[in-house]
Amino acid sequence: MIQELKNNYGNFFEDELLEEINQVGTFKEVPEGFELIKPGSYIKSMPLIISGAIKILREDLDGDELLLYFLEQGDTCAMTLSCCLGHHKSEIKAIAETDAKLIMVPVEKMEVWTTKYKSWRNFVFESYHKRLMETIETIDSIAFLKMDDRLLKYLKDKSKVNSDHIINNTHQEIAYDLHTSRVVISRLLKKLEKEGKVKLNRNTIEMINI
Amino acid sequence: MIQELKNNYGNFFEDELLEEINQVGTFKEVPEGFELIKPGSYIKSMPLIISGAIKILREDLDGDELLLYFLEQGDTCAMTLSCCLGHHKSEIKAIAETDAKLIMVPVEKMEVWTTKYKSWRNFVFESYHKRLMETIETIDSIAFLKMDDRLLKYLKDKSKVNSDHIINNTHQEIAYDLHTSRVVISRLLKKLEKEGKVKLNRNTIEMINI
DNA sequence: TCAATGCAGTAACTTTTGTTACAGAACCCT
DNA sequence: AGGGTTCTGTAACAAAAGTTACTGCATTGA
Repeated sequence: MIQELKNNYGNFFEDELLEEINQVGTFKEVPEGFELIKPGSYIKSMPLIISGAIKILREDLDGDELLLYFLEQGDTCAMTLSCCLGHHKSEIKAIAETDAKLIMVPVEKMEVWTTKYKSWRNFVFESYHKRLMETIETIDSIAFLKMDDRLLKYLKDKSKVNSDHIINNTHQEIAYDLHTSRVVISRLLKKLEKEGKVKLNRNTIEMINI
Repeated sequence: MIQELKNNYGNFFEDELLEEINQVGTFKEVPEGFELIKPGSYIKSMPLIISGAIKILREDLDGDELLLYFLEQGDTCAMTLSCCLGHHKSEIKAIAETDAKLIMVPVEKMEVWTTKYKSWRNFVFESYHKRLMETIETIDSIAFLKMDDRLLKYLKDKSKVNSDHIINNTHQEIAYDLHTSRVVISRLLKKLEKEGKVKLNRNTIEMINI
């Protein structure tokens, strides 16, 4: 594990901290679709992402969902930080977008490291900042964009985190993430296809010269 | 100033830290409507709110606005934290919602205190958490509520931060905060009035048994 | 006092988004 | 191969939100 740690977090954390993470952290490999965090649950460990991508969703009382953002290599979940440090319940849902490798760090260590390591503090602050920015970017999309542009942005983001210009999803799955209906997505995708921006096939959407 | 500090932050910060804040901080009193932060500007000090309320807005490229949340006594601006610690530009706009009293703390101290005082670290983490939660609550409103419920929620929040069941705003001003048009707000307010939830007059909206 | 301005009410219309319903194509399984 | 299932396309309609245009009332200030 130490090698993967060094590769991904080596120029961020001191050797001593890397060593500590190696001691107390547990390596975890999850398949695409794995539910890492359920809303309402308490969280006892914090994930450092080594590879793959995690999608973070908000869920309302009726079970309606909305994608907040994706986490990638080098990221951690700010919500987990909040929850751990503040001992709150999770307010979000986390699903592996792709197969992913993580290192799970137990809660207790986090506060100790915050005191002990400057690099850890900076990492935590930087994470908060990034997540706050992404959340605000999500607000921008919902508030200022129409559904067609939101969809296009979604497809681009998705294509990026998967490093693949072909997106393997049904229209229904996309509709869930954007909190709209399948018919709306089909309609808008068809429009994008007519504009030459995507090519549609069953279960796949091919991005053209994005 | 030390007295106001103790009253508002006394059971949060140690005496030593309160003393330091007293040394380096500057007291600031601003009138309603005062623009504290412009989007795109660099920020050199961080506000601790003593009294009054501040509204935090997102502004897009076309100058369209959207209210993110209100800050009150005991709060600080997470965006400022981010900006100061990460040396980024401001991504938001801050306007005094009411007359307000603040203590401005210079950026340089923040990082030092983060190392030196546990209570400061906790304050900063707690602020991030609260702001992230409020931002997500805003997403809930925009994504899951229709405009009539968003409006009602807005009026309730506004009534709360102003400690007044009478809201002194024009329909146009409300429309800006919710990023919609004046006509839409007038229409929905009229509906709320017919439902007996508000009473309308020129420049004022009276909340009824909220 | 009266003209100018700002604010609110409302009608008529458009656009966008959401809903319901159904049909045909692709896929899966035995 | 054939029956069931899932996915997509599309039409027709409904609801929500945005736009334009005009009205009259309140307030301001010359």
